Amino acid sequence: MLQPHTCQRARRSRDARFDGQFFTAVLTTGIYCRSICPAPSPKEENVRYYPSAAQAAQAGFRPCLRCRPDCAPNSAVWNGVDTTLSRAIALIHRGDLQDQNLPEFAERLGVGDRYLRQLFQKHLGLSPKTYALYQQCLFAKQLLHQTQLPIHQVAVASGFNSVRRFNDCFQKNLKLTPTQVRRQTNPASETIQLDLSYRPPYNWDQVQPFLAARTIEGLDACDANSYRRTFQHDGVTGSFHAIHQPTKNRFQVSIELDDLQALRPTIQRIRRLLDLDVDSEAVFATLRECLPEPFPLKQGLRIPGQWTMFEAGVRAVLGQQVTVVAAKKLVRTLIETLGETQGSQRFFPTPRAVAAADLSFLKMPQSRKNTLATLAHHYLTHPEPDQPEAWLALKGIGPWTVNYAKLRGRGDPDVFLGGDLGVKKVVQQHTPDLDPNRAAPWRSYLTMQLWSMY
DNA sequence: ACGACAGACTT
DNA sequence: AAGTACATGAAG
Repeated sequence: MLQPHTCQRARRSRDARFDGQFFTAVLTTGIYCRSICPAPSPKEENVRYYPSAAQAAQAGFRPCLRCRPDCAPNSAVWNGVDTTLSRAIALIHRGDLQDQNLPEFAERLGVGDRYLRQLFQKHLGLSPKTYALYQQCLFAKQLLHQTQLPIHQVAVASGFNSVRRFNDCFQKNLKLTPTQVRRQTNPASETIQLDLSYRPPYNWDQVQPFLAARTIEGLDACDANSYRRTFQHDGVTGSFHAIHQPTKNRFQVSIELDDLQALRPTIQRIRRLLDLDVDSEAVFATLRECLPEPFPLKQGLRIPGQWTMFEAGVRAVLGQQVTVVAAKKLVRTLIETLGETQGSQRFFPTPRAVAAADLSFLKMPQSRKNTLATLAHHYLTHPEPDQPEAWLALKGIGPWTVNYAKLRGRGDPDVFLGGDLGVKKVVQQHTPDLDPNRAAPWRSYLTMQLWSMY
């Protein structure tokens, strides 16, 4: 946690660089704000500082309606914190603690439930469950603001099983009832519309061509200022369309989904696919140390992702030893042959479909077809198939494939693809004595910087 | 490792 | 007058 006098100066100057790093609670109003809040700064003796919005809420304050501290980017606080804790937080943001109890949840992280509790208490000052509920309320608040969904549906989509509990919890966390938060000004529409904001800068000019070069007709599409794609995963089918609004530092996203319960994890995946949660400025500063001045570092670089780990793995295998264009052709054939179709929409094939298929239609070496089949089979037989480290045991899958999948499928921030041909060439040409370890824990962004020069 | 208790959850 | 939507107390 920052020192109080640092917080004081940061909030007086409304310095955007501190946004999200701490929250200012005002005793006289019972409201907590971001450091950038446009409201007149309160007297120092009336404020308390908290490292996270959740803690300010827990102490009885409600989020400010002007600066919306509940919307501040949520990644800054946990940088450098223990990996178990950050993994737990990421899972909670995905909504995994909603339908699992704590012991089960802790087991997935490989620790006991008591220890997990202790970790949360020490770093966040709240229990995992309390934290999860707070996140559910924030999510509900966004839905109330930006959609027309009736309260009951909002409750379900936010992971509550009874409206009674929802109302109660919402009131406790935000000091307002759901209807008080609802704005009546929204136009009615069948699709869910949400704004997903990010911490600037966001280099759309890097992300856009990267995505556009890999689009498959029917599955996804990318134009000058938007990206759309279909998805099918965990029995949920849907699609989204994200329009970039650079002046507002956000994407306007419309989502179609056949099961509202999946809304939270879906949004989480969209955020990851567009890499909305990283603190680009912090990354840039670290990379600058590793690649000093004459090197043309780009601001706001992101890691464009894929929908699932399976898709990332499949694309990595199909991309072995071939160009982006050739890989795209293979992916297209795979989708056209094995993917489900709904009207003009196409879906990425499931592990089951790939495992069951005769892959002779793919124009690539037999050994690679076998690898693809093995990967799909791994998905059908293994309880936690999304752990790419375990893929190394599969024939034909080496470090490059695993790292590529980690980078694009999981959005892992610290993967250096040193073995990649493109990366190698750029390093050789521009910065032969590069030490990638100096870019930790942002080596994935180093990889993207190098790729963007290729 | 374990019991007590708070609070999460349902009706 | 009946029905819908939301909020909330009580109890286990």
